[in-house]
Amino acid sequence: MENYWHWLDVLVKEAAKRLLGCEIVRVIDGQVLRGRIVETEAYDQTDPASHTYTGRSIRNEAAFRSAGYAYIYHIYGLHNCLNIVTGGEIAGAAVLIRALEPLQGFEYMEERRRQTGKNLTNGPGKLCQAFSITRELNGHDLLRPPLQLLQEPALPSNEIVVTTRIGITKAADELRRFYIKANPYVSKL
DNA sequence: GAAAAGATCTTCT
DNA sequence: GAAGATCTTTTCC
Repeated sequence: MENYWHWLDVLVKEAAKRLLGCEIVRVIDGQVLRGRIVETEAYDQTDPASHTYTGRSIRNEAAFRSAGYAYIYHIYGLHNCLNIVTGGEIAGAAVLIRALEPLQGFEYMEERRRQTGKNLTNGPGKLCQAFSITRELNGHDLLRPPLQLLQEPALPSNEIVVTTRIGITKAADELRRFYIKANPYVSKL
């Protein structure tokens, strides 16, 4: 079992890197929104900062679903955050999507955000608002509309920057945040 | 431009 | 009853 936790941890970090450059496609009100993932963070059950650290609960149930599902939670009373589940069934692991580079549907995003430019999607709460991602989609299978994840070729490692995570107090010195080098949509460079 | 404060509510103790 | 994987606005340099 010790070995199992080790590899769960290795794999979620690997998935967080691998998700950089992949596309999120959202269909809403007859419109298609697209964005490219530029910043991620890895969380799993071995990690004190993770919602799954203390095991299953009502809130984190979706994080224990099959890999490739969405785990969406509500934070600070007014924001939602999107995760891609990577563990599956017996262990909770997920990658937080912290920032997107908008590709399509700018007008819709500007209207929802009441902001323009990089402020559309350069933060986990911001991108959920821009893409109308709410907890109705918690536990959604990301192979299907109205919210899909499209795989893209892996980025070369010299394009990826690794740092500590944002906004946490536990395990704050662990290198579990990944972003695309010099991308203006990264939440905090 | 940085720092501080306020908004606002679900989940878990 | 408190904490929290955040964002906006205001207030100061």
